[in-house]
Amino acid sequence: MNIGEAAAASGVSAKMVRHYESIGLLRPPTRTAAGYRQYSESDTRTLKFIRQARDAGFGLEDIRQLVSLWQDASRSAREVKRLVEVHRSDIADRIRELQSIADALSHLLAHCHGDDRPDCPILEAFGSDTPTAAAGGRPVSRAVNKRRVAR
Amino acid sequence: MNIGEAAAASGVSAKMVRHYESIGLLRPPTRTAAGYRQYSESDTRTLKFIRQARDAGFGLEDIRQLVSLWQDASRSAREVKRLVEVHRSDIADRIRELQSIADALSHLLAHCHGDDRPDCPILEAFGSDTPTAAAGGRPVSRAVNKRRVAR
DNA sequence: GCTGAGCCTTCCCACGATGGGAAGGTCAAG
DNA sequence: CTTGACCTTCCCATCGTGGGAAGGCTCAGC
Repeated sequence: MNIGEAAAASGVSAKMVRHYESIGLLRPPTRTAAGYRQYSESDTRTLKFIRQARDAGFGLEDIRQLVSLWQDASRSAREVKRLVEVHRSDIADRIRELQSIADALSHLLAHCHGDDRPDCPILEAFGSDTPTAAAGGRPVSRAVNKRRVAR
Repeated sequence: MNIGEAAAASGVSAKMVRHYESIGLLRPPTRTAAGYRQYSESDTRTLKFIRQARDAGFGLEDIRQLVSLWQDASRSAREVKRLVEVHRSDIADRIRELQSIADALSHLLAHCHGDDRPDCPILEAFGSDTPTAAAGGRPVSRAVNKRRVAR
């Protein structure tokens, strides 16, 4: 199966399939005489796995470990659980951070009349010396990837 | 005041101060004969404003608009409110997305014994065909910046 | 056979926000 | 005059993804 087909079957773009190969996340597949990559069912399973882990917000370094655990019959579930717990905790941190920003914005929005007049507590808050948004002061948070999509 | 002092006073790194200037977010300051940037109180106020908006998760493009509204005495609060509402809604989307991932992970974690044995529902889920984490299927979300910090 | 569409290849560039670091100039205190 | 702390510009890296150029391959239809 060519890369396009493998991409369609796994939900990972062909561009990313090549990228994953280039960073050693996916085994280099066999090639046809003309140099076309040929993927097996097993490869598409791995790609699906990667995609699911990406959708769960894991970074590629974590995924590298998850894939290797997944493929290791003698793994211990402890390892996996630890990785996932750390990630869940990162996400929880990120949620708290975003929530505190959202709360601050909601508060400001509630006090902004939003008509044609220029006075606006939001700009006043950003222009003042007292910290407005993010939880304590400096923002914290390990990764937990973004992702943007046309809408 | 030199860039280092302005940076310390505003909480924005000197590196970022130069960057903001290079992308037109901050007026180029006057320079000494030797080429050193000289900042005024007004500049540090702008930098503080930018920093607060960054802490509230705004992207630099939004901040460009916020700064220009802030400095425009004849602005209408409507404009500001609209920008902030869109941002709050983006954050809310992002929170929902992260929460649905966190919920899925929690569910999986609850079913993983996490001992030395290799069987693990987490890997099984990622290896299966049924979508595991992210809300509907494809991840959604406009920016809402990351931020990472040593810890 | 030949042509064209639609694949595929590699390579480079971009995003957004930030930091690291090199190579070199400047300034103030000793 | 030296030393160290500052400043300058310039390039590179991060992370995950996409865009696009320039060129090669394949297959279906004529």
